[in-house]
Amino acid sequence: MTEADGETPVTGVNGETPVPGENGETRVTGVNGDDESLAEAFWGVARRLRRRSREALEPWDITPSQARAIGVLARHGMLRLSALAEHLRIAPRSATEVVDDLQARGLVERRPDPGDRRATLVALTGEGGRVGAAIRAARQTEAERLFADLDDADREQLARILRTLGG
Amino acid sequence: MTEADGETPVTGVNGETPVPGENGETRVTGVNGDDESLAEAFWGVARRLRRRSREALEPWDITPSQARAIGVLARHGMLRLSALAEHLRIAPRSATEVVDDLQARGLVERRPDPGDRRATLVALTGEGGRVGAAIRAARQTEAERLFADLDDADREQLARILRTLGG
DNA sequence: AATATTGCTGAGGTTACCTCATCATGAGGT
DNA sequence: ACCTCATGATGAGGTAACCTCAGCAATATT
Repeated sequence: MTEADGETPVTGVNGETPVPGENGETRVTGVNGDDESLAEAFWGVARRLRRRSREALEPWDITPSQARAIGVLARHGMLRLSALAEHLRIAPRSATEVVDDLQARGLVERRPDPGDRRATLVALTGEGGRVGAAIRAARQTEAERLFADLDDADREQLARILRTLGG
Repeated sequence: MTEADGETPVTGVNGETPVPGENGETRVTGVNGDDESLAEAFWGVARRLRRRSREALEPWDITPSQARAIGVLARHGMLRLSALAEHLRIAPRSATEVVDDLQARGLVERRPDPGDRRATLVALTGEGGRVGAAIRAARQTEAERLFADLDDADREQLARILRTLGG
């Protein structure tokens, strides 16, 4: 609702364009008549998915990176800060910040690692666990709502293909 | 090379986790044994694709958003700044910045709109056109290299499915 | 022990966005 | 002609989510 997110209105003046030639590839024609490569079609879907996901998070006032951290903690349980950083594929210093925020919201807590007093373990609080579960459910619903346009066979196909690509 | 980007090394200590239950959905098991939803598998591929794309841009020292702007200008030709912003789905003020950078690199030029003296038209320079074409080709190659793991039938399937989802 | 390494965090920087205020221009009304 | 309002770009200043580098404490190595 707070978004300006139309269907590419194209208010602009169009001129000639010497669009460079390319090699043969799988192409697909989008809504606006623009030609798209497979990669571009992929990004189009990614964008929709991201928007849905962001919307799903809104009620909890949680940012995407916070949600990712909660997700990792939900899947793996108590983790060292550095291990959390690895899972999130960010620098340890950045994980510190994410954890700071979540801690301020009471969703995680820091506790000393009994085996190494340099290290800090990060764990979901009860509240954090509940919020995590709720977020996961909401997000799932949103994503499912998008993938629901597909019949079972296509979902199967897509899953298989993505698995191949995600290797 | 300058990257720490392994395969999720999982150095951390794992504890118990009361992973919350969920509803049935299409699942796919990833490399690390973690369960992934369709959406998560999708993001995994997206991440790979993004990385490839970034690597493809490196030789030109062009950021992704600059590359996107060049792409739009290559497809549509001379555009008003505000129209460019719409295509990029960013605020007009932000488009000003992208154009500033590209202009500083000599890849685009600003010129007055003959029909409205408030407006500024943005156009690729000769150099900008050449760089745009080169980038497009390189990026395509990279993307193709990823999608090349698929046979023709799967590419066809994927294209069709993405088109469905991209609405 | 002395030295090197590891784990976290303070300080400060970057990128790619954003909003709000301002200024010139354009469009419509009287 | 003049006044008012809308619009296009931009200056100023802000934010989120990253980063690196330096420093401190604790552990590991020699």
